[in-house]
Amino acid sequence: MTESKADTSRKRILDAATEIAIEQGPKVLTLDNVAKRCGMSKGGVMHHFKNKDALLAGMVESMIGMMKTELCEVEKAHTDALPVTNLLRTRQRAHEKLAVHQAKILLVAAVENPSLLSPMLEMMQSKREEIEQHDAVDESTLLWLAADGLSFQELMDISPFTAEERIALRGKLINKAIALEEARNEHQD
Amino acid sequence: MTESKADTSRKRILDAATEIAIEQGPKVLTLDNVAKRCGMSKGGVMHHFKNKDALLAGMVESMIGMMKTELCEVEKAHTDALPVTNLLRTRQRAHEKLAVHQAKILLVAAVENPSLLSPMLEMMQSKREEIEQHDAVDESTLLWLAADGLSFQELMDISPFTAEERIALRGKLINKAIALEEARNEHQD
DNA sequence: ATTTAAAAACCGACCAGTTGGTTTGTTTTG
DNA sequence: CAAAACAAACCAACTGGTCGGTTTTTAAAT
Repeated sequence: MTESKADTSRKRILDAATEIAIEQGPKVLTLDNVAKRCGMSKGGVMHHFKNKDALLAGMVESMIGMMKTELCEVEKAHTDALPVTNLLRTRQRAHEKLAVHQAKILLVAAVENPSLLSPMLEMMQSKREEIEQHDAVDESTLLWLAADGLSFQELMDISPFTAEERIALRGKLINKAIALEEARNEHQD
Repeated sequence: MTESKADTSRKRILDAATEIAIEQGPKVLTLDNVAKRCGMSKGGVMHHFKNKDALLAGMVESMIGMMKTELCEVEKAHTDALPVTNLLRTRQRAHEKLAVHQAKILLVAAVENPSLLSPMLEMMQSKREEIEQHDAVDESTLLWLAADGLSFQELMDISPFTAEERIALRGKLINKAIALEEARNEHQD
């Protein structure tokens, strides 16, 4: 009862659009195709999103929401980890190729209208501040950038590493981050 | 005399297309706009490139050519550096924002037809092999990924760092790479 | 050097298909 | 019944690509 019909329809549309974005890319992400995919007419879609930009904005927002949720869960399990460690852990979850999916949504949004990414920019900035309030700023930044580099290569399909190797690489990044934490603890003792 | 008319026209078209790709993105990169930009008709453009994919392929090829040229120059100046060091140096050149320009071309190609990036994939793979034939493979890989992460953030306009900070960060990456070389030399002595 | 003919370079109108978006009308729901 | 939720036909703008024709280069023949 807490969920109105409008809400479920909105979600259906967003899910369909996100699936298309991930599986088929920006060229296929048209209003007609979104409508088709969620068993609706274009008119129906446009009733919930006044134009394509609004739809894209919704996709970006929902993706960021998922990222934050995921991050909260990880932080609950690792309360005194460095920010970068938990960020990296977020991207390691294998059950969903989260990192690349995120990047693909950023891609379609950037193609359509770069200003749609401003919420993502804000998130990046606050992440940076969080990282800079802790130890090992330079090393954390390096690991963060490397994780993004991995996603970038994967997004563009130009990665010289196999899927398994990329998972292993992400693991190495996490280990490096954990090593930073241990170094900090030793220093404090 | 060494340059035929066909060659200069081809180059004019490629330059115009590349400028549009960099400055205005995939949505504006249409055959008509390319023709307009280089003072030609669409028919003229299509005489040199049988379709849009061929044009994009030409852009990717020419970009890779520039990368290789740039890399050769750097390697001439730093003959016994680690591969990753020279790769990073390539991206630091301030006179042109080379790294992001490259990424933008990858972007438009990926949007149009992902398979156009296969030459880039080959380059990445050979780069990997080159790196793995030297010392400090893990650290080199980390630096490489970080450099790509920097480009990615800049490409998407979601970087939490200012342009100056990014330049400084690239400098730090280079310094880290040089440190790897010094560590290797000490080890050899 | 002049003529000439063919090949290369280029133009611009045209086409069919697609796009985001509008409008008008119908069903569903509270 | 009224408002929200949808459907479907429609539209103007634009897209990549085609095609017949025109200009310009090139190079061989005179």
